[in-house]
Amino acid sequence: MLVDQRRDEILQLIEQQGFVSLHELAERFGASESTVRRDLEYLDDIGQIRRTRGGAAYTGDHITSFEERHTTALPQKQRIAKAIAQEILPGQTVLLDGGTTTLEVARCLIGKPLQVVTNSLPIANLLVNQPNIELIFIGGYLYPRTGVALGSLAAAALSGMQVERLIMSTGGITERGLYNSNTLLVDCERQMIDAAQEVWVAADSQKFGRSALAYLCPLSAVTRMFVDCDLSENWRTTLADAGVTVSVTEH
Amino acid sequence: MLVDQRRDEILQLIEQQGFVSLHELAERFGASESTVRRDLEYLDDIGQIRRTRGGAAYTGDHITSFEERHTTALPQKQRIAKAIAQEILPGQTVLLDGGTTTLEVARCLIGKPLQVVTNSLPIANLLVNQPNIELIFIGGYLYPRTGVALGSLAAAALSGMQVERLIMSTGGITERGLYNSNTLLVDCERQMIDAAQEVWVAADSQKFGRSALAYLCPLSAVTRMFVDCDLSENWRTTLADAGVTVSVTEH
DNA sequence: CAGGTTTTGACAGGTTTTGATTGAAAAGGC
DNA sequence: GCCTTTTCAATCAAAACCTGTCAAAACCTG
Repeated sequence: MLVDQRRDEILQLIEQQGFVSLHELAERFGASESTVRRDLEYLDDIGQIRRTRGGAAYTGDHITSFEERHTTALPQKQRIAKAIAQEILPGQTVLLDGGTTTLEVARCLIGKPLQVVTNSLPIANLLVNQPNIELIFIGGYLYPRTGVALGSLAAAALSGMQVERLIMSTGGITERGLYNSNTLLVDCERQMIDAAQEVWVAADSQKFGRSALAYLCPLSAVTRMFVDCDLSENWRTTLADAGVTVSVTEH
Repeated sequence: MLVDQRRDEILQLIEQQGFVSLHELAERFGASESTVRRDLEYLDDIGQIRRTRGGAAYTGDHITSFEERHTTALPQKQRIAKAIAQEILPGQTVLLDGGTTTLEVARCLIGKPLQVVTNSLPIANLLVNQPNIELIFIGGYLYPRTGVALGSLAAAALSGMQVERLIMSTGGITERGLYNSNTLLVDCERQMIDAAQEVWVAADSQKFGRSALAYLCPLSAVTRMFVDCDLSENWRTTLADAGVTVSVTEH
C-alpha cells in the first residue's frame, strides 16, 4: 500500500472514531508499529491529529459537528441500533430516517455491502466514504440543527422510490399510533413509509404512552419494533394485536 | 497501445480509485515501470494527478481527502472565491456546484442572507447551521470522495428549478468550451446550467488550454468568468468574443 | 527507404521507507 | 515505594523506490 494512501486512511479512521490505538492501526494496515508510529508523527506534525499514549486522537473540526456523542441514553440507543443492524443482510436496500438512533444504526452498518438511502446529513457524512456502501441522498430543504432534508423536493424524490426496509425512530407512541415533533418531518416520514416494504421502528421504552405534536401513522403501519427490555406486558399485547413484531434487546 | 490512450486510462483509473500503485499500473497495461513512471510524471506536470512514492494520487477536486490539505494553489482559489462572493448580493438565490473552489466561495458567503442550492455534501455541511442561509440540497447518488450528488435523482430535482446564479469550477478550458473530468458530473452540470439565469465560472489560469475527459459546454454558455491575473491577451479576446465577461482578481 | 525523432525497457547509483531491536520513559498494580 | 508492563524514541540494515542515462525499438517524415 502507498504511503500517502495509508496516511489518508489512518486520518479518516481517526476522524471517524475520535480515537484509534496504535496496535489496532498496525494490525489493520498490516504494517509494523514503527511505521504507524511514524505516520502518526507526520499527521501530528501537520496538525491533523494529536498523538496520545498508545494511539492518536482527532483534533480538527469535527465532521459530525452536531450535538451527538453527548446525548443521554446513548448506551441504550446503541444496543437497539446494534440489534437492528444485525438484522440487515448484505446486499439489501435500506432507507434511514434522520435521528440519533438511526445514526447509531448507520454506524453499525459500516462494512456491510448495502444500498443506503437517507435524508440525514450526519448519516450521509458517516457513510459517504465507505467503499461497500452505495449511498443515495434524498435532497430537499435542509433543516438546520438536525441536518435533515424535508419539503417538496424530498417528497418528489421519495415518491418514485422502492426500498426493502425503512429504519426510523419516533417521538412518542400511544395506542393510536406513532407521533413526531414536527409537521414537515411527519409529512416526509409518511412518504418514506409508503416507499418501504417493511417499516422498522427504534423506540426506547420511555417513548411509550407519550404523544407528540404531530401524528404520524397507526401502529399497524409498523412491521417491526425494536425496544429495550423495560416494556410492560400490556404494551406487548397491544403491539402484537396491531400486527407488530416486537424485538426486545438484551441488557 | 497508444501513448495518449494509455495516459487517459491511467488518469481515469486514478480518478476512480484515488490512489493507484505504480506496480499495479505497469501490470495492468503491460508496460514497464519506467514507462508508467514517465506517464505519471507527465500527468503530474499537467497537474492532473500528484505523484506519490510508489504510485500516484488524484488531485482533482477532492475535498474529504488529505490531498487538499497539501495543495499549494489554495491562496489563489481563495482570492477567486472572495471575488465571486463579493458580487453576490443579499437575498439572491445561488446554485453552488461541487469542488474546492466553490467550497471556498461558500465559506465567503457565510453571514449573508441567501438562498443556497447545492449538490455538494461538504458545502451543505458548511452552511447547514448558518442562521441567515436557507439551504436546499440536491439529492442523488452520492459520489464517494468528492461528496457530490449526481445521477437521475439529481437531474430530476434540478429540472424543475430556477436560480439566479450558478457558481461552478471547471477542469479545463479550450476554444471549444469547458471540460470536466467525469461524464456523470458533466451531465449534472448541464442541468445546472439550464436551471440558472447566469453562469459564473471560477477558473485559475492553469486550466486554460487544457482539456479534460468530458466536454461540458461552449464558452458562450458562460456569463462571467473569474480568473487570476496570469491570463494571456489572446485568451481575453477569445472569451470576450464568446460573450463572456471576464473578472480578473488582483494579486 | 534512409535519416531523424520519440518512446520504451533496462540498469546503476542514490534516496526514502520499513521493520526489528534496544534502552529509556511512562503508566499501572501491589 | 518498587516492580512489571506498556509505550516511546533512536538506530540500523534491508527492502522498495526514484532519478538519470543509454541503447534498442517504434514511429514519423520527406
